[in-house]
Amino acid sequence: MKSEPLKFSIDDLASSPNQTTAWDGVRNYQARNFMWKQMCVGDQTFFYHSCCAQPGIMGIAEVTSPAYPDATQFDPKNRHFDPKASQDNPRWFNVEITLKQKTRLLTIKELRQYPELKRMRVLQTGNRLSITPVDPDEWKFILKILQV
DNA sequence: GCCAACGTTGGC
DNA sequence: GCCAACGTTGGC
Repeated sequence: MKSEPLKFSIDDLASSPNQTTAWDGVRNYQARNFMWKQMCVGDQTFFYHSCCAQPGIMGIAEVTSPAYPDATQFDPKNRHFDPKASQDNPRWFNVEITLKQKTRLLTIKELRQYPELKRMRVLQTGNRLSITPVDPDEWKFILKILQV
C-alpha cells in the first residue's frame, strides 16, 4: 500500500491512535476492489513511501477491519467528496490498517535488483495503482531480505 | 461503443 | 521539472 510521506507517512501511522488508520481517499476502482473484495482481516501489507526522494518499503502493517464505506465520499468539504455517491449507494470503500513494525527502508532501486521480484506488480513500468497485490513468494522473499 | 483530450501518478 | 503511462471523461 503506497502513501506519500508528505501526506501520510509511516511515522504518522505509528503515532495514530492504536497505530491504526482508515485507508480512505482511494479513488481508483481497481485499488478499491482490492480492499473491498480481496483483503481480509489479518492480511499483511507492506507500507510503501512514494513520490519522495527515497521511494520504497518502510514497514509492515496488518488489515484490521473489513471494508466499509469510505466516510470522506459523503463530506462536501473533503477533497475526496464524491457527489455521485450516496449513503444508500456508496461508491468507495476502505479497510483499516494497523502498523505491525517499521523496517529499514527497502528502496525501489534495491527491489529492482532482485530477479526474484522482477514480476512484482508495484515495480512494473507505468504502475500507478496505490494498492497492488503481492505474491506469497515475493512476500516471503522480501521478508528474508529484511530479515524479519 | 469509440477515442481524443485531459488529468494524475510517480520515478527520475 | 520532465515525461511516460494510464484512468477517466465526454462528445459523437
